[in-house]
Amino acid sequence: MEVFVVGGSSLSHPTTPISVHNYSSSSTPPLSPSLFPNKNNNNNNRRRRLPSAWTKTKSPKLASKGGAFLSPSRRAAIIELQEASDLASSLSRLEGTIQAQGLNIVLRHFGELRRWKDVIQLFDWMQKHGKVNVASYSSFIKYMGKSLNPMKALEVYNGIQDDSIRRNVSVCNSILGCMIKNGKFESSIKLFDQMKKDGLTPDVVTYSTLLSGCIKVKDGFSKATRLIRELESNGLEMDSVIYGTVLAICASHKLCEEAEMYFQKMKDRGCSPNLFHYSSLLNAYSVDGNQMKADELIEDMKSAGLLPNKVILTTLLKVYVRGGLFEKSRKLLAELQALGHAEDEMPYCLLMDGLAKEGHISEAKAIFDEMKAKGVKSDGYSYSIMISAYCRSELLEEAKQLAKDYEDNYDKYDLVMLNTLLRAYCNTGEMENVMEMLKKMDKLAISPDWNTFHILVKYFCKEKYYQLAYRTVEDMHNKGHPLDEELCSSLILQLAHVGESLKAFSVYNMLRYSKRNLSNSLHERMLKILVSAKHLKEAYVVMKDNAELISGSSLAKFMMSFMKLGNINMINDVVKAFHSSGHRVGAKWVYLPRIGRIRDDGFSVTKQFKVTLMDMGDGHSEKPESRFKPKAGPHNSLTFSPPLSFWKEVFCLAVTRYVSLPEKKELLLHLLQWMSGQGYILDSTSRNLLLKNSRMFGQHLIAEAISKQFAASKNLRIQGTKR
DNA sequence: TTAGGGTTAG
Repeated sequence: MEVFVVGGSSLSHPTTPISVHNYSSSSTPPLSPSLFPNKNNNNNNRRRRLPSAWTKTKSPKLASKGGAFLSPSRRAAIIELQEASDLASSLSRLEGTIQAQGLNIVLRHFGELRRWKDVIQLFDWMQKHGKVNVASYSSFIKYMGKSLNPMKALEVYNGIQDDSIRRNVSVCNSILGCMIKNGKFESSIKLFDQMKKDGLTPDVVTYSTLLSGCIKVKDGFSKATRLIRELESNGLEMDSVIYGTVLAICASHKLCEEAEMYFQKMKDRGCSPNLFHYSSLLNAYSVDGNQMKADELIEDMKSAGLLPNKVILTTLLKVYVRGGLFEKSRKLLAELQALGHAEDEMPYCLLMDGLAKEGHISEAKAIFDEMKAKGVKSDGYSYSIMISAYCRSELLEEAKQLAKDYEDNYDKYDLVMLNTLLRAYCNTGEMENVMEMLKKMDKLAISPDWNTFHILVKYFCKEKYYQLAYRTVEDMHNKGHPLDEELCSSLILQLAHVGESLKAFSVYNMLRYSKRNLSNSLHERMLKILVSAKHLKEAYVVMKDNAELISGSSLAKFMMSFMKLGNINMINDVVKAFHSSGHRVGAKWVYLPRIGRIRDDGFSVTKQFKVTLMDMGDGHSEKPESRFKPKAGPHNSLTFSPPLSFWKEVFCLAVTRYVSLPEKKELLLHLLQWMSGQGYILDSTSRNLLLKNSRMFGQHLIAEAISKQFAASKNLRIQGTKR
């Protein structure tokens, strides 16, 4: 199919190297510059006491700053390097003039200007010429973290030979921060443990760095608690920065009470909260839309002399929206507009999303239109919210129209936007547009994520492109995304329905691999599919691993089919596996026995009584199936093995197969021997069949095997009656 | 003399 080529190539786009790109690709569009430009107004204990000249200018021309302590020739060298059009030749010309200290100034200059190539080139040169010190390492590693190049940072860190540099606290903090910025929290914790073993003495900055990684990780709060405990046991104290981070951790993990607790603790310790601390706590209140507490907090903030700024008011809007207070929200939005704080789409997005999620979709659209009419520029968020809202409400045409509108007017795509558009086009069955989105993803080197795959598989299933759906699931699995059970179960059924049972089995296996707790019924469904498609070898695998989760009747059908049609070389294995699975679990073989009927059985039944030999005597009046009963519930404790008549039939079929293939004599004798060992004996029909054909197998051997069976059964019977 | 932070949207 034509489609396949495009979709296939798109999705099998080579994965980008570990971690580095994966994080960058999921990043949101660039945000507006800091809303708190005058950071130094925070009266909290700033770590660095920089000369006032350093803090005033944020000019990249650092030569003027560090240059105060440098000789004129070195100052000139720094300026020349900063402005060099050919860095390499300037470096070789100035080699004798400039040392590590001056070069570090140039390195930081390039770093602040995000001239990553120059940073790397300069640092390489510095290393080659032995002009590096601790400061060079920590700055360089920091910038590699900022440029999303943690691999380079690690390469340099691992290459440090001098132990005193390797365990220098700045260098360590730098590499830990670099890894955390790039989403490698777990690895950074491991590295931190190793560093401590190697002699690092962590300081407040180390803990603050590690704590910042807890904001976005699962279970971040308990990880943070551990770090704080360690910090305190090392005699260190939490500072304003650390409180800010911890409050953000509480908010991102929806832990409102914990946030309040830390906020109070901070005040009690004489540390006055700044706007960041207030906004984190406010954000925690937005979790359950606690408007009362939010309003109180704003008052508290005002009386502490802090004016609510744009972010605080926007966060307050979030509290109102989450609390379902839409009228109050509208008023606050008007206030934001009046203050000039509604020039980007964020407050509109908050309100729209809240309205849409409460089902007020046309009111959400009205906000969207108002925003557009006001000429507020969009980074795609508002479109994404509206398109998703339409999709959720099954207003598919509207979703598609808005998607097209976005595409016609914007040329900005990230993964979320692409997924949103993809979903809109998939829902309306716009194949051309779907393919267009996939091409775009390819072109922009944006790797598909779980959502992308999920949208596509669902779409392909709906359109009955089962092969494509299958290939996409395979791709998804190979890229390490967990599979969705519901979607895969339906694909399994559909594949089976179009005669692709082996592909269905493959999906089943991928699903089993990626998901621990599958619903019990899936195994049975898979077994049924494979049995009816006569893929008995595969069915055997399903049976062997999941016998306890499959109903007796399905197992029985499988066994009968295998005995009749399965690979003759595997018959004994299947019988044994079935026997031992009954032994092992038997949980689904619920049988309400009439004890008088059953004498000995070979399986453990309950703790109260145990029977040891089954009587294969003829004359069972019940049909095999009638004695398989579904599990009645946890209190119906008589879990049981298959009834005797079932085994009778199994052995009869097995013997019939062997009789038809005398060259499998060894296997037949092996089965008979095994049966004796387990206390199973043949019924009269099978016995007669065997005796009739015993010539082919060697009369002597058959007679011997049958008499052994009798002997075994007698012994066991005697034991049974003694008990 | 180099290392840390926290607030709002899909």
